Amino acid sequence: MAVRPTILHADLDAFYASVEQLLDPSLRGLPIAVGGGVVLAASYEAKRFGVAGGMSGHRARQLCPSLRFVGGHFREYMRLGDEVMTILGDFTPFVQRISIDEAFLDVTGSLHLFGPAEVIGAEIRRRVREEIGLPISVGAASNKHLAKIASQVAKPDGLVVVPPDGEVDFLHPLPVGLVWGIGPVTQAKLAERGIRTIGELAASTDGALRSLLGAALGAKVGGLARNDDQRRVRPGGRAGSVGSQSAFGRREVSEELVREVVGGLADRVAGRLRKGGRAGRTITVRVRFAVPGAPGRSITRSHTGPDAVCTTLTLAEVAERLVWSALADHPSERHISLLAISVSNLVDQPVLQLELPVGEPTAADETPRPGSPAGSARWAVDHSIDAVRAKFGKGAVGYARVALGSHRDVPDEFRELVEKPP
DNA sequence: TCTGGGGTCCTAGGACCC
DNA sequence: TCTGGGGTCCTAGGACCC
Repeated sequence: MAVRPTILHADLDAFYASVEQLLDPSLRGLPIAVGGGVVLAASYEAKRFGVAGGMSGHRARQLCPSLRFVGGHFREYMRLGDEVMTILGDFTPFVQRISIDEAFLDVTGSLHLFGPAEVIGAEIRRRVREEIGLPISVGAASNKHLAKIASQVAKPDGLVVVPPDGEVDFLHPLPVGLVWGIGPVTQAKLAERGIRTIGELAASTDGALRSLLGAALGAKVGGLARNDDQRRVRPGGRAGSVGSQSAFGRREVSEELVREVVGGLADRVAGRLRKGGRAGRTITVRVRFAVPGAPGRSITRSHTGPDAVCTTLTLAEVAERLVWSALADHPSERHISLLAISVSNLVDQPVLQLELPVGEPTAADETPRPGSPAGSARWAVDHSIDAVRAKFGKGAVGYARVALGSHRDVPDEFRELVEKPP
């Protein structure tokens, strides 16, 4: 029989808020929130008032009148998150970072060096606290699901090790919402069936339940119940898509609006693609309709082409076309509140490959292919702009069609706050 | 009062190929 | 030939996570 794995999930507590309190000691012990219009993160002092991430700033102030809002030091979040990951790497090479502030570790092979999971978990927490100054919670179990649940139970600032012979006892009384993938919608549906705990879910033989959860989630819950989750900790891994969105309140659809917003989004997305040496074949746009007093319905349109795209103009052209086709399908909708662009089906696109004009112009498609002379020209323009921006800043230069300034209400640091490993 | 932005994964239907 | 089944790719929508 194979060795039973030992998996840790390490998760920084109230990360952004904790960093703010670390940087500014006068904030320690106070209810604070990072963000403004929306709470990105709340300190534990604020959470005690009911303030939660994702909440509107207005609502948060109602719950906690003494709440202090602080600006986000996003570079610091990145830096400190990286430093924590470095510490984790001291315990095993098998570290899978899943966001800026959390990671899985497979320490199965490290036990003989550092001791059992309790000891490794405690040592991680001690080092992160002493060397960086941040609280971190750790869960340990024989698989990723269970370790993640354990770290949630351990919060705030705790350590929970699920013993191999105590997994079912640990799991069954917990609320179903702790299962990764069961959110508010599914939770409400389960509650209608009288299912509130993981134990109740595992015991349920309701056939309709499986279809409610979907095959994948059903299998996951089944695996959780039998405790035979097979997912491995896999280090590395790059994002599978790159996207950007812009919410601008209720606006009437116009050519100017679409051109400006799509242009800005395409500029940002294409720039990030090029920076990462990547390009993508599938371009997806999302349009959210604005309905006063109700959550706006959103629709998507996508296009997959033969070639991977990373030039600003090509991305903007395709995206604009998709937005108009989405709008054409809903002629009664005259107001929108959000536009988004995403590029997926990504491939690595070394710069050299694009610099060489190898293809011939395509007659069938108006959009130049990347390797064609026209495509190369577009890439050369982008490359120049990237270079100028790298030297003089993002506002230094841009396409005439891209409205600089009109969508700068949110700082670039905020935009670039990607909750993914770099 | 549906609040921001960047992501992942799943499902279902249709096209197409063998 | 319309008949079966399987696989892959694409598209659209939705739930979820941080």
